Amino acid sequence: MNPVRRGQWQTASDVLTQLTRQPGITRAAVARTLRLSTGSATEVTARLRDVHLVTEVPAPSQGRGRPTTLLRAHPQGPVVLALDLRQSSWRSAIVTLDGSLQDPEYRRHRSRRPQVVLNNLRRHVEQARQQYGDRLRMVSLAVPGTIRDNHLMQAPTLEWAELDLETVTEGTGLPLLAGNDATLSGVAEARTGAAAGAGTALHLIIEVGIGGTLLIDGVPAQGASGAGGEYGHMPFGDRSRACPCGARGCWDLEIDGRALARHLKQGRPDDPYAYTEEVLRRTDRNARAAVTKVVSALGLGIAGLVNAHDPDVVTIGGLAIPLRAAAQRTFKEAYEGGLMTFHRGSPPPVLPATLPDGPLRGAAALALDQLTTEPAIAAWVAQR
Amino acid sequence: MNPVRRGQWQTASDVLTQLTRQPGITRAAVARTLRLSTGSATEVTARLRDVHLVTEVPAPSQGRGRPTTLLRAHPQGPVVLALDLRQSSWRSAIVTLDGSLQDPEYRRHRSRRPQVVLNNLRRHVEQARQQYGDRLRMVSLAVPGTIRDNHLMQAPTLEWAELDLETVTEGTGLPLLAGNDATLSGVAEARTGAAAGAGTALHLIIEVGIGGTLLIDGVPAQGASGAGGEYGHMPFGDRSRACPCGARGCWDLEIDGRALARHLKQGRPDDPYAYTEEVLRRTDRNARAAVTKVVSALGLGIAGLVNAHDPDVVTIGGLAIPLRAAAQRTFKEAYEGGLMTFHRGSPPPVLPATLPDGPLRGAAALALDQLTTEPAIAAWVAQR
DNA sequence: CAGTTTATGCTCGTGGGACGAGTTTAATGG
DNA sequence: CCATTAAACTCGTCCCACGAGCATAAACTG
Repeated sequence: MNPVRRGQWQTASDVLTQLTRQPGITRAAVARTLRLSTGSATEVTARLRDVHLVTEVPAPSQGRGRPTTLLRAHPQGPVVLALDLRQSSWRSAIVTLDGSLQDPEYRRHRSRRPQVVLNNLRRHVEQARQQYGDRLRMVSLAVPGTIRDNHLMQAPTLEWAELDLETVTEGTGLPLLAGNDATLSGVAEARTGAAAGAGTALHLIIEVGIGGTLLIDGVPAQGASGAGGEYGHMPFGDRSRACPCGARGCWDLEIDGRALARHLKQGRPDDPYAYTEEVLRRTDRNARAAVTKVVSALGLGIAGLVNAHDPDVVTIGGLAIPLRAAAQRTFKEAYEGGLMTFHRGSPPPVLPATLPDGPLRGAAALALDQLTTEPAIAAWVAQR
Repeated sequence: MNPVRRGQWQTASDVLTQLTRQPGITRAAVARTLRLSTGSATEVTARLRDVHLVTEVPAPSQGRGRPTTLLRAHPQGPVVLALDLRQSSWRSAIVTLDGSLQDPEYRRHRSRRPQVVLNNLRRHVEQARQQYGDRLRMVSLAVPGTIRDNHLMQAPTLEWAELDLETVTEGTGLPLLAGNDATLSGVAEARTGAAAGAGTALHLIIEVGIGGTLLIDGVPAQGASGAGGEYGHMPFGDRSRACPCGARGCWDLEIDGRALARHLKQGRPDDPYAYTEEVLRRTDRNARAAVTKVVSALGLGIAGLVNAHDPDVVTIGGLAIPLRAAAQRTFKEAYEGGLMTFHRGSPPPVLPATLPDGPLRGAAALALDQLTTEPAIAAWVAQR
């Protein structure tokens, strides 16, 4: 916690940030984008090598001139454990400074009880701690629910009550970074996916209900306590309908399997996700009409959010992709009809998300953001 | 455009940023908050003095110890011209690096024709240019309408069509920063007003329709082209109603004088702002009922936005203040009823905005942000 | 009122990092 | 094999942040 000498690792931090954002970037390319003189590039890479933060491997030569090198994470460098908790399974990977995922693991839950699942995760953290020692700097966890200061507030798909997630790292002294899965998949899309390069991006994903996030320069607007992005609980819907969240008229209730079931005059489905897929496979008129209504609500809501946030691009994930595909014209009409006139000339494109392991990659990205700050580098150097 | 030497004016930039954010701050306080050693503080202030960026005046002593000095903008230092265009008048002020407003001007429009008004503004810019010469670095303009890349897209209160605002600085070579008035008043509130210190703040202001902005660490989420914050055009309302913006069911139509008139079965009022004030003065049952409906729509919408953004605090301005005051219980019920359950324990406070000249101050603040960046300081120094 | 206490400002030596000019290196191409 | 090209390395220089020690200007104290 000593005050870091101002500017001490400034350029080093910039270089590492480049590395995490563009894995496999060459040393010469880094120097160009950061406008570093060749002397500075030599010096900063040497320093980063000395403290085990990067290594260099020869890059395939590209035409004339002395070949440059690829920057890679150092084999003894810091790592992050990224975890992605899902309804019936969890994933993990070790992430290095060049953004590559190693030791990927995939496990199905044997029991879905919170304590059992969290204990499994904790054991996994401890194991990584054993294996990587002080190289392991942080644990980043994606959860399908509302997160507030590392507490899970509500998780409709998991059906868990409020829960402190820090038990996952308890005893290890490792910092935990818990985040909503939709938010984190948005981070991944904004950094390396369909919204790469966008200054302002809006990401929305339908599974049960709708989640998402607003991203500004790749940074999610997480709000005061990390619960930002609950777009499903804006009152775009029918005010007479109560939402399990406690409010009324939530958008959530208009765009997923529960809405389809209602339109088809059926009870609440046990698994709204699977139910939606089922309805999407049907070709009868009733099913089509129900899908049309849902897609219309989706398009209108997105338009409202575009009016409010003026994003460069919107990315959609989960069931939103097949839903839109099933009623493209309806979507286009609802979306463009809901936009303010001046947006209609060139409305922000609504692109399908491209990264299947978005939450894991997003969790990794936010953790790497921490690791590449000046103070974190200084701490790493001081410890060695 | 030359690459600035990395770290060259880093600390100087930090000091100036402190100064703009806390006008009247002392040199010792700056050193403490930035964790500068006294040696560095001496050095950096000396340098800033040398290049005519700050001066020091003796501070009133506060107890024991050698008295410190107040940092002030240098009398030969850079300035910004802040302009606030309103429906029937405009204001201006010259803003210095310590955030103080000088030479305030207030003029009523003689004609409200766009070309006449813009010409007046341009003459004012030219005059300031004459008076301040190279000291004048930038013009910042607040406008009551939707802004996109320094173009005015729509302005319901002014009743102007699309318009290029850069004519205001044309010929002077001065950079222009045009922004929505509601956005800019939000900036002012988040920096020095009711939302000071909030990490995430939501600002909403009702005049005709509702405008606002989401602020993260005092920076407004302005979107891809600067049109962010049009919360009035989210579909919180009755989808059967068309909005002049081109969409349907806009919140805008539920919370201002137009809504009151509709509830009172009257035609669209010529001046919805004045009409609202009129209805607020009435004490009859019909008027009260109309106000109640509007306040309810306001509270519900704010709740939805709180669900989505999880702000630390919400600030409301314009007619939202007397409207809420006229039906406090209704507001509270609608607001809290619209929140997700977990927010209800300690819902974000909804505070009245405190700065009457918010747009002007916000415009000033954003311009000063530019002026206190390292490249801008380097450019200033290079020019002298 | 003189000495003490306290917070702050100033001086100066030290060290690190960024830069740029000049040089070297490792590839391609004729 | 030599010219060309892009990149890396070397080294002197400059600038800035820092900290230790000293100086200064107020309030407190007896």
